[in-house]
Amino acid sequence: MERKKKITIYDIARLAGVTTATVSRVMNGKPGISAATRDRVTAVMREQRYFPSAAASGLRKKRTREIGILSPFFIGDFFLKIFESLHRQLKDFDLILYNAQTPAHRQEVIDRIVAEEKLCALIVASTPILLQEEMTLSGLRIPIVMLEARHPTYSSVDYDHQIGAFKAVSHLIELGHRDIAIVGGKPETRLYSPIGKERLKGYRMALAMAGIPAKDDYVMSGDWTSVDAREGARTLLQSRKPPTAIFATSDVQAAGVLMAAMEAGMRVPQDLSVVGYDNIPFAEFLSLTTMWQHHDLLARNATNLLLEEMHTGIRTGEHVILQPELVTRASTAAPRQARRK
Amino acid sequence: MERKKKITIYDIARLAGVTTATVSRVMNGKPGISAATRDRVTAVMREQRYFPSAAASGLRKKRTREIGILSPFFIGDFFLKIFESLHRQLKDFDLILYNAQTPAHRQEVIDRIVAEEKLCALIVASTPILLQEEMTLSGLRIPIVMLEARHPTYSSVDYDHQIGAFKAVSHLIELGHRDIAIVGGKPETRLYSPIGKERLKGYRMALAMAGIPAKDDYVMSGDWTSVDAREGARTLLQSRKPPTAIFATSDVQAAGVLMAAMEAGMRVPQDLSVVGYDNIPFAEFLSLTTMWQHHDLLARNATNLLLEEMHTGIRTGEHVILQPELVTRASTAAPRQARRK
DNA sequence: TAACATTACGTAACCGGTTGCATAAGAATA
DNA sequence: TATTCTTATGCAACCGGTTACGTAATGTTA
Repeated sequence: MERKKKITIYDIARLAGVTTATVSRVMNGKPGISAATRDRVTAVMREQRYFPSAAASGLRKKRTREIGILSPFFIGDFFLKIFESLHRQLKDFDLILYNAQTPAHRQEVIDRIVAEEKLCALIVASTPILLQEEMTLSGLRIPIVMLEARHPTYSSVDYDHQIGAFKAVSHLIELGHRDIAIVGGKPETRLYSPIGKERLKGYRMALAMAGIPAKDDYVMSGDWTSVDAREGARTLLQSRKPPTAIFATSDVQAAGVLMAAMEAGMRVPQDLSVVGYDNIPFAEFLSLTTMWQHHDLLARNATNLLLEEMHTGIRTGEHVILQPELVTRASTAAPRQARRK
Repeated sequence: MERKKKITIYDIARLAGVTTATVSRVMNGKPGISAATRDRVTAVMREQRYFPSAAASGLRKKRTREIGILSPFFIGDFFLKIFESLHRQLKDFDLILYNAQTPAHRQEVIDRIVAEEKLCALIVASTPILLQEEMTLSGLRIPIVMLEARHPTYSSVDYDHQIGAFKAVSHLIELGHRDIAIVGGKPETRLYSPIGKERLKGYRMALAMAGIPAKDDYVMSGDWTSVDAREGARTLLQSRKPPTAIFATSDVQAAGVLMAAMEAGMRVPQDLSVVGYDNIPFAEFLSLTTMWQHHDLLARNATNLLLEEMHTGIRTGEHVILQPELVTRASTAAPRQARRK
């Protein structure tokens, strides 16, 4: 199995009857090249299956074609969509993953990213950037876009969790529910993100706008797990005045609520309406009404912001807030008493 | 905010009173350097916070510190575990993602990987390598490890799906079931992998070993979705002689089976036992007995194989086959007639 | 002590593109 | 037709490490 010799720009130049300078200009779309030469060179490149050495061009241009993605996790639909979208729109770039689950680890990773100077752009997903880290990053003059997070100076794309929760709870109110509880999550158990707080705010806002007095007994808070949610829902359903509807701040928690309802012999949606959040694949299986966050849209927005900043070289600091949409399934219906009227 | 000028090997050499050759030797741990010089150089490097240019050294050495991961998807527990493990054990390397969902796309990506010569190792996950692609890859002299797939010449780590299915079905047989059906998946709908076929083999093997005649009516096959599985299970449960237990070739399908059981008014596990496969997070929620594949172990094995090949430079072609384990939950029990005895 | 081996480090070519400057050919203008 | 301006391309230095080869200094052996 013979080893093919690496094809270099010299080979292309020779075969096309030009110098390497011309080949380079063709590759980089520089002006001052005749159409004939351009075609000839591109033909030879394609024919020889030539790919320029990233190391060589990076060395000279002091600019690579690698985009970093810093995130505390790489899992689930969110990441997949982001990755696919980036991949589709940034075909010429390689994506390097940086993982940091703790703040200390994050600082370390950022230090390294800055020192190596190998990235031409950075995407920070689902994690905040602290002032200290911003100072470090400012040494690097590359575009930075944040996903599922916000930052005063960097561009970002995020969801509106408050409005999302507002929509979810308003849906229940429109169906006629007035005794609506929330099974929420403590921020500590979801990477210290403000998501839980925002969704709780949306819940309160919806009640307030409908003139429904908030009841503290109706606010449960635990881990973002189905086990904790089940526990919370059990407490709610066994109370003296059980709610007719429960808003869970995630589908995983909603699953726990459904379990608790089953346990308590309550049918969904006849005896209890349940709304989730996230629209995970299993939500469809559970026939769960839930909030859908358009990850594709987020990814597209993010890549657009990134491309723009990479082109212009100017940090726009633009913030895009996306609105979640309600997906109505069979877990919500009008409450008994409303139907009786 | 002033931009610090990039510190190069020349600066370090000057400050340490040596030439760049010596600095380079120190960095690469080459022999023939006195302890005094070595200490002086390392001190200067640390003091100046010097990080060598990856582009320059990569260009000269034709060898980078980047490991590629080629996979048709980046989602779920499997990928997360792989990534975490790699990240932990290969701290000095950057991980670059390559995505290829179709064979044509895969060929294109491989072409590029080979031509760019930027990787020092490649991990191929959940997708086969065809002969044509192997030819291309052979131009690249780097370690290659396959995950969730097998290959004659490259090292690999894979699960034993046949034994896994065998264990799952044997569990049902041990409980006393004899009328055991399978809700399987067509290979076309799971990236053409042989997983479905292997699991079906394991099902047949378990029946054969127990002396239970196989019934064609008990073999359902559809997409790897809960919708199709539900359809299949419905057919099984409405048949003249419905099974007392169903083995689903994935947890997603098992969820569909559970739905069908609920629909048919059958209780699980009293009227029907169900076993899944994969142990996805929702399996616990569903109290589903299922097969657990130890992704952590797979990841550790893979990184070890990779590190070994990177150290020795020899392609070992070692194949590690991991055995799935049964996780017993509340979806399986002895059948009615067996309990009556 | 001369001859040879070893150690420690310098010299300079090299990796493969990129780009400022030079230049030749053709077009436009005088 | 002579001169100036474009346009298309060549020339060669350069990016920042790496390494084969050369050499001076020191150690070893006959």
